[in-house]
Amino acid sequence: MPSDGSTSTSDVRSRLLREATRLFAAKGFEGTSLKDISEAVGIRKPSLLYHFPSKDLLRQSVLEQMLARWNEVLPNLLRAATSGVGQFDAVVEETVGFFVEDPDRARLLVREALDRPAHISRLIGEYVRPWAIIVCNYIRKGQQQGRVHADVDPESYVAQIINLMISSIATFQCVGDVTGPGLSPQQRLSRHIRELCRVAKSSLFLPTAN
Amino acid sequence: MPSDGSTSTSDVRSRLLREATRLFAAKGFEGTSLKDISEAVGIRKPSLLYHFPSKDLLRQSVLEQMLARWNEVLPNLLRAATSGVGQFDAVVEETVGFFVEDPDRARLLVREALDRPAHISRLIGEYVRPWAIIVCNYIRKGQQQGRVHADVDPESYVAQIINLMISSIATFQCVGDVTGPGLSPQQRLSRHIRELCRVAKSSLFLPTAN
DNA sequence: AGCATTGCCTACCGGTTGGTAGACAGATAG
DNA sequence: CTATCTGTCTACCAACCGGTAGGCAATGCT
Repeated sequence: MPSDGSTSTSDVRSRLLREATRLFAAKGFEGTSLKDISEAVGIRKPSLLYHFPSKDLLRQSVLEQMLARWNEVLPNLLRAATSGVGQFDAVVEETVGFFVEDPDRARLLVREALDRPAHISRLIGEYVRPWAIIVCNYIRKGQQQGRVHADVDPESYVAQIINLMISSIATFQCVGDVTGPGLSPQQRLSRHIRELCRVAKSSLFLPTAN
Repeated sequence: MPSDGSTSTSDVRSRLLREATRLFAAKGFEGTSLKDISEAVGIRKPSLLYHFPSKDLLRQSVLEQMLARWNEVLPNLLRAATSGVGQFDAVVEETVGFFVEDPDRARLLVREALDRPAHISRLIGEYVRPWAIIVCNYIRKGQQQGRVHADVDPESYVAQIINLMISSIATFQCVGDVTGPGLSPQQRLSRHIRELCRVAKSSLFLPTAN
């Protein structure tokens, strides 16, 4: 242990989680070896297995860490959703912000949805159902009040928009190329997000309420 | 070789491609072994390597086969896009149909976008740029004619919609669970697609032109 | 001081991976 | 009939995988 005190037990653990997140997101669970992760942190493989007794427990920990963070921001999202008219933008923007803040979260979720769809179904029931129900109710109320298009299918709409928010961030680095080069990545991302929010909003509200 | 003539060289090759497509889509490239694929076809691993000299060549062949099929239907899509007003629905529906017809196509593309973003960028430039440019021009013309919302960012819009069409089919089996159970998978898929098309259309056109 | 715990290490394990070598059966051509 | 080619097989390889055993230095508690 160096005398500068720069390393502690929990530090190594959190660095392992961070590198595992990064590598699982970039190369996938099967495409990442414990050697890759441990070497990215600067320790040997058995030391990693001291902190996380199996590769699968490491995967679970990576997901749990991300979902714990989601649970931290969820109250803000739900508050935004119920704080009155015109706050729909805030919900979408804050939700997108959660994934823009760390796109690996989006990549991890998309990979998990492909690799273990049953697991993601369970997580959706646990973590996004509350979000979805509130937004659905908001939409139905809006339909009654004539602010929201009558032909919106609330459940499907919510599923589409969540899917769009996550996957467009997950694959942003390449879908940005659809219409050719030009612009800095930052500019493209900002336009991308603005259009995402516009699509979400404009496909929901009637222009008169906009 | 059995005397019933049920197997020929090209038959084995195409069955290998089919099983490889299915397994790569379901478990990913790294998560699928040559043993898995060869056994799914009923031959041994070295026989697979006789047809496809390396695992990576097999991956390339799988992608090429899918993109060749895309190139077959692309002319229809482009024709629909340019055949006049009101045909926007047809473009979206036919493009979605390409992925609904075989959802493994969508899963393969999403996986490739995550695993090898640079490769997908290149493919986008080659295979979807023509599609995107035509749709962008259609949008800009619509904006000049006042049929399309003025604040649509055509490039970003197209990127979002393509992304939505592909990823919502790729992960349909779990995003369908966003709002809870009920309905048969078939019914859910049909509602899902209808809402997808509605979002695409309603976020683009002004209601007066709808 | 004595002793247990923590956290890392080297060395090793059985199993699996992508890939090769080479034999062999059946069809085909001269 | 002989020679070649095609497509499959068994047997094998080195490399790597996730995981274990056990040693060892530092820390901390009594």
